[in-house]
Amino acid sequence: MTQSILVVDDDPVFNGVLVRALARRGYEVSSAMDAETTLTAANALAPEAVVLDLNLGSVSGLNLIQPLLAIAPDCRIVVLTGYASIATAVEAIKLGATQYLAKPVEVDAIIAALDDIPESGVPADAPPPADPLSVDRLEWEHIQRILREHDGNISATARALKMHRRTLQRKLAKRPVRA
Amino acid sequence: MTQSILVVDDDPVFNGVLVRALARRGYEVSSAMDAETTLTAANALAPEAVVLDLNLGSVSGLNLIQPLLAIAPDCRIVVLTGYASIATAVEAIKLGATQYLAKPVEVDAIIAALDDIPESGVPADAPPPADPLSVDRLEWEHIQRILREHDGNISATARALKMHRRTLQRKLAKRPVRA
DNA sequence: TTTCCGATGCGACAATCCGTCGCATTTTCC
DNA sequence: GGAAAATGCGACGGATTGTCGCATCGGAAA
Repeated sequence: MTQSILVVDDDPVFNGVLVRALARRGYEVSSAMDAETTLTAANALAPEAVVLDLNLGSVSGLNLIQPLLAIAPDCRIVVLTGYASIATAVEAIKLGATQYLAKPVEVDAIIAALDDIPESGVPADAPPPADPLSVDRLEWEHIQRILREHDGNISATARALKMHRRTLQRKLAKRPVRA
Repeated sequence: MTQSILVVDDDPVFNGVLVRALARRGYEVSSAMDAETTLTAANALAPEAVVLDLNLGSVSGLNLIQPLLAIAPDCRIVVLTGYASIATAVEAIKLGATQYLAKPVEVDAIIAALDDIPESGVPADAPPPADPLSVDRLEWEHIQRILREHDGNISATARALKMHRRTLQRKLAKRPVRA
């Protein structure tokens, strides 16, 4: 079991939630919200694992992978991003990340990725997370995050999600699916 | 410039088009349409590069990556798939593929991937996307990740996602939304 | 080897949802 | 103050979903 984890995300709310969830499960957790603090913390703590967001202000989290591995070569880096793409996933893994996950993702999946040390890429005997997000819940969380990033602007959110504004309004009018 | 390329795709039309396009550009091209032929050809030809489809009947192209690299360790493998997902991209790169591209893709992009030999891994090629994933795309990625965690078991995946098995089958049968 | 269980594929149907349209109102920004 | 954008929402045709049910297949257990 991994002991020390550094969580890197510029969203303080997300950072806090994830740090608490990991601490609750017995991990030593620290956090950073920008590139400079990340490398300072890595130098000081030599974490065994890093949960790394890609959108860190003007700096891409991709640019932190190799410096982090230079500091702690055995460090497992799990990239976690709200702006996922196959291209950046390929790049991240080539640069040395262990795993790449798109937000929103359940904490158990993050932990599974952190603890995973597969030789072949397929986790040996690792059971799947007991309770992945349902598709409805996934959609709700995703919509809420993008809506927040657009300051509650429904039209802009619908455009960003490539969804019709009417459809988004209908979805928002519903009570969210219980987790 | 790479000289010998093995194209692996079970679609004869696609195979023919790509083989001719690569031959026209001066490459020595051979092709295979199933797993067994692929390994036989690789043993005989020791290609410098392989363009590898993932959907090869009942065998996943992912399962060919390591056998191919065992035969030709310096071989560059570019994975092409019409059912691209982050989960399979991550797995392909971890297994040793050089690049992973979603169909439809232009021949020039395939060639660029085949010839690409990055030394430093500077991630200038893959900036993070400006837009978040659409809801449809996010759903596809989530389904693919959970499906892999359940070893391709559709019934178990449907239960985990709290979705009807019939619905999941319909979603899996569709080509995913372009990223 | 046989049996049983779970997985799988898929058509059909009713219910639900989505994309679209359009109009009126409200809010924001210049 | 005015223009532009955002917002709310009903209605309609088409698409999708949940459900049902049946047949087939593969693997595990007896």
